[in-house]
Amino acid sequence: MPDGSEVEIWNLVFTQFNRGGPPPDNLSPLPSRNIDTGMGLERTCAMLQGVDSNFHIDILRPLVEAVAEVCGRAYDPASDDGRRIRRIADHVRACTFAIHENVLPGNNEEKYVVKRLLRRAVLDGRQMGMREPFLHKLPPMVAELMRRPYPELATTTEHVGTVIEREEESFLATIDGGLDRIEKLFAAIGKAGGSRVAGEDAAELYTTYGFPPELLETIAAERNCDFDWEGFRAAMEAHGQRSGAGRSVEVFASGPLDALKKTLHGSDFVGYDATEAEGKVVGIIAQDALCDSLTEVGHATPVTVVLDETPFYGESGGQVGDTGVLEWPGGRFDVIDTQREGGFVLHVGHLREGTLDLGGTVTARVDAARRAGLRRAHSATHLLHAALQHYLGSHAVQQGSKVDADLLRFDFSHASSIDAETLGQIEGMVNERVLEALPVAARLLPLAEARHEGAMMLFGEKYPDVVRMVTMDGVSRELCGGTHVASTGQIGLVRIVGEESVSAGTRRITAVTGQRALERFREAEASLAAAAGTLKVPVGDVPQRLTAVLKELKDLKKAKPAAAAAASPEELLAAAADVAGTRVVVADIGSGDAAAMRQAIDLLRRKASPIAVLLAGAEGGKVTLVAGISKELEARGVSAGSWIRDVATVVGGKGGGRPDMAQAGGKLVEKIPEALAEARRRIEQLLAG
RNA sequence: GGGGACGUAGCUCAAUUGGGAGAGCACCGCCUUUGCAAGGCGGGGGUUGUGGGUUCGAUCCCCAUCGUCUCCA
Repeated sequence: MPDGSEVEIWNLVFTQFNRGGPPPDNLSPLPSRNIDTGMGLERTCAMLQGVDSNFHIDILRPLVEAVAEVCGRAYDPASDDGRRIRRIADHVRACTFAIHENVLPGNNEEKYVVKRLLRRAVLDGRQMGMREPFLHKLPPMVAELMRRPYPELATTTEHVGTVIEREEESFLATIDGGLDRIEKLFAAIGKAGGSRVAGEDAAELYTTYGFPPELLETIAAERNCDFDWEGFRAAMEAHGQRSGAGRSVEVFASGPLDALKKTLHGSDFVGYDATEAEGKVVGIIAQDALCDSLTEVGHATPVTVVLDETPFYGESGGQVGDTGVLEWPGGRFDVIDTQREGGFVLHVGHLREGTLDLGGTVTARVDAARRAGLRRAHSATHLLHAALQHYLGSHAVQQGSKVDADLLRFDFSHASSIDAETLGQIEGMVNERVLEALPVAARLLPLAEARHEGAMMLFGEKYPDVVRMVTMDGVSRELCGGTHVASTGQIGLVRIVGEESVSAGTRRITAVTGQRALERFREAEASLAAAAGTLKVPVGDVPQRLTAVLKELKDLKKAKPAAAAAASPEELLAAAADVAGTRVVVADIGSGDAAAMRQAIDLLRRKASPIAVLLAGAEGGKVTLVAGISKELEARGVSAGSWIRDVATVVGGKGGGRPDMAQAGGKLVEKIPEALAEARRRIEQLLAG
């Protein structure tokens, strides 16, 4: 380097051993040895350009300077801020590329990496005093610097900026929410007379609320508190173990399939045009092991059958697997699900009759009605995809989908919710294409050719050299292995039934097609007709009538307590006994409305004092008791709670509450008079004591 | 894929051990007042996400489900 220090720019790795098990005898020679070579492009540039850091080469230094400017700092390479600025530059560059390729910040896998990078950068900015989103201003600079090798970056900087800004806002909100909790934390620390933030508390704040520990440390320092990094790391380790512990178990252990792979290349799928075909049984997997035959009818755990040729579609590309039956003379196997793994189609299900033998020939019959629904839904997603691109823009690309029988879920990138009008237009366009009855064709062609013809491809998908392209005349071209209708007209009706957010920047549309769309309309009409019938009005008048009825109900409810309380407080008061200067009201008011009883007691307490009231009532075979006493009695140590507990025992119940107001219930309605007598006796004792 | 937290009025959030659903802001009305977060009085607004369970009684406890946030792989 210019300053005389050394830096590695290129290394060679000589691979020759396989490492397995504990040392010392854990190295075994590889079948073929090789040399892996790697040279750091940016490091080399740094050498050639005579600068002291990757960050100072011609395609990065301007970005670093831009970050410094946005943050209102002068770039000093040696300072803490210099480090932060470099980190922000690096992260924003990485995220600009990732988001350009439609990897949006999210909660799992690569999406989570993007989210973490963004949050780290925002945190660095915050520690330099940035309180507002700023990262989102930088993607245009990245695009400019990368203009020559990646001109396409410039086409999405606006979208990328929006996504980044949204994530920034979300993280700033997370921090603000955490600040409230931190106040409570420091209050507790202060109260305990401590001066140290416990690692466990910090870890909880981080794992549950996303509040970064670095920031907590900074705040702690401002208040002369230590930060327990060691405890924090220990707590995080424990969290990592808990999270990693429940690792998912592969449904199909690799063992049996690997054995099959050695002798066979895979299953042939023949179901694009047919739903029935003959196939030879080449594998039976039960309890994670290959078997020669299957004889036990009525087994609980599903068994997997592999055929050399099958019309069953294994779940992939969002389309769920087929169901149906395998039949042979004297036997039947119900297929409840079909999966695909390692080139094999796995028929999962239960043997219902006879014996299934390896090598035998079976007739595989797909549930054709269900398959037809799957075709309709799948073709509908392609039309929907095209319509979304048309109305929302080219960024609205597929992020995932689930295609079920006449039911589809389609996830795509889009920053905000879609208003009802646009959604209606999208639905309208899809249905127009259906009415046009466009021919749907699928053909195999080389990947390069498909790309040249402008087929829609999804990022992150690995495509083989020869791909299947599904074309709907003039509307849609997508690479897709799924099953489709022959003409869009067969889809029937497409009805969008939901639009929601799945994660930041990704929206989900749910829709129904064909039969299910029809059923949905029928059900909706039936419910409406039933409602109209009950209300005894024409269908069109249901909304007004319903609001009127609800209002009436509400008014009635409001009026009711007053009416119930009209169990005349004057009468109750007149019938009150006098126990050592205290008025005692014990009465059965007939109804079991606890709220009304409370109201009556409040009224009595306002009218006379000192006073003790216990009201009883029954409704629906249940007894309700409410007792209340005035403040003076409470001060003397009399408790409504203990009073009512003894009384409740008589009616076979329990109760309790606050000293001045208590509630209880029971089931022995016929014992109310007895309970009231008990109530009088007890209050006399309590007042005397 | 797994762990954790949260769902209460339009919004931000309270509610002690399971015992009467509240505050601030916003909204409406009246009064006061020429302004900058106006003030005073009054009012409307709730199936405590949804469905079960335990209990005399559930915002609170248990189970399921949906949704939001978050960390880890």
